[in-house]
Amino acid sequence: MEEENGDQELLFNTSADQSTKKHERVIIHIDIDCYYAQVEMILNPSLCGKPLGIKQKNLVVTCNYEARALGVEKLMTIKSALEKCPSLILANGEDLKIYREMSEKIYHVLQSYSPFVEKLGLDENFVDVTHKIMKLPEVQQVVSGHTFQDSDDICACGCTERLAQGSLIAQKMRDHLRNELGITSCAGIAFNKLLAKLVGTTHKPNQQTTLLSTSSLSLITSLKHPRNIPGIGSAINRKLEALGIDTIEKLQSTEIFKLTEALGAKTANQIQQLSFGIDNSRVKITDRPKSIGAEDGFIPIRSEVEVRKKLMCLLDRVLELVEKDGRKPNQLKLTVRKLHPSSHSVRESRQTTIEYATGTGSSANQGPGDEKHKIKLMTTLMNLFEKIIGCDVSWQVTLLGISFSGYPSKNSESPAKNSINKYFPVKTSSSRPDEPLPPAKRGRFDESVLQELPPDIRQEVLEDMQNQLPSSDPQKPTDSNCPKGVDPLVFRELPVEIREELLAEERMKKQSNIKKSNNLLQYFRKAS
DNA sequence: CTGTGCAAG
DNA sequence: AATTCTTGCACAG
Repeated sequence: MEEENGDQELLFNTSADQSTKKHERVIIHIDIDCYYAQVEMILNPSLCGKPLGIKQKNLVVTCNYEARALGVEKLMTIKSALEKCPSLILANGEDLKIYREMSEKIYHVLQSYSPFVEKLGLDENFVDVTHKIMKLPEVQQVVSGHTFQDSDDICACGCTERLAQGSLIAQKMRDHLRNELGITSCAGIAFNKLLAKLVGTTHKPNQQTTLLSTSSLSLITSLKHPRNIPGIGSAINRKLEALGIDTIEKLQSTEIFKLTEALGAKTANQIQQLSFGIDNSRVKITDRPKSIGAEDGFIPIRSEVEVRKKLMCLLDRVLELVEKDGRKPNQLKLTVRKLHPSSHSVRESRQTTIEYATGTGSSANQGPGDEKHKIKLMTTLMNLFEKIIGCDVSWQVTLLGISFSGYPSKNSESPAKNSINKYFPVKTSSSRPDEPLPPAKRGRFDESVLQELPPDIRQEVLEDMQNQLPSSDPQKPTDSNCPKGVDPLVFRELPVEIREELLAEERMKKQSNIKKSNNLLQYFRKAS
């Protein structure tokens, strides 16, 4: 990395590169190939090699690669999918059970490589493997799989070697998933979550790609449109379009106050950071679900008897999930989608506190059908329904959803104060404090895994799990990196995203005077 | 704490 | 853009 164009090199260092901070982490993003279709094919191998679509209602929500080759696309209607591909085989994917089960197995495998695993949907996981990286003495740094836009540059911070090692770990993970579960997947390896996810999609299916830090801006701008950045959805995109922002470069160079005006400070700063490939968010260990629910959409219904029938059916499905989970929720929420007289629909929900009485409640009864309990819940649900419908006499409902939440939080009272059990929600079975009943499926977390960790990492995991609520900034800037000319006391009080923006600006100022100094820093300057 | 909106797959 | 069936988080009242 010598010669030509030092200026450009410096420019690159200003943004995603974070030259001062370095790229200390190694993040792997694992994405299972055409997930629902793969699960169906594993469970029914006779489907292999044939075009397969997974349907929900009148949509093909996903399909295997054979079907894609014949023109089938995600979220196509059944009708047009069959027109395109008359030989398409369809499997009903409205019940997510089998997909959930495989997802848990995948999580379990990944967890054996690192405690820092974060689920994103049923088929994606982020794994932080920074702590597994060894200081190998001058060993050759061979990247397993693809490297995004091969370049010979080697970053001075040492991330090239670390990422190469990360790619070896990713390869092992994918081999493991393939051998144990028959699952093929893609992996992206990079120094933050955003880039890991993005780079993994550059070679599909069943391949992996590593991003070296020198190529991060190139990767992000290759997306072309801001909507393709994870974190920018339809709503934000609409507002960006209203500002005439329709490329990554425009998003990068838009004055921050314009974004703030349209989106609020937090979102504005975050998405501008993302547009440079900057993402300091941590891999957040996936805890047990905070809510468990089910919903069903249908052609408009108009009578309470029909609503009651639908809700009964939904309730049975949800209770099965809740009981498998083992915890007792104390909140129940009903969601209704109403068809408005203008032909577009609106969702509304009502929530209430409940007494959840079934489950492990000591009676030998146990079946997923405690009738009295269910009737009580049904009554509650119909009351919530009435609240939503109100006095509207000509309502039409096209969706009903039930969701249970309000599970005991982590720091609630716990029996063993010195045990790691402390960190796992304990079933508050008031009748029997301790009992070898169903040993209660622990978080997702094997204690055994935890105990095999080196002490410092174990400590980190425990802290990480406690940090969940008290928003501990991922990389809280300290007074020591307070920008020049800014009162450290003021700086310390600023919201994290403002601080980060200030720091980003400072980096820019330091290393480039091509772009005129941004506006934010000067507002926090001490009068001089 | 409740309800809505936005994001993700 | 929203369609499916979820889940989690941020925000306002």
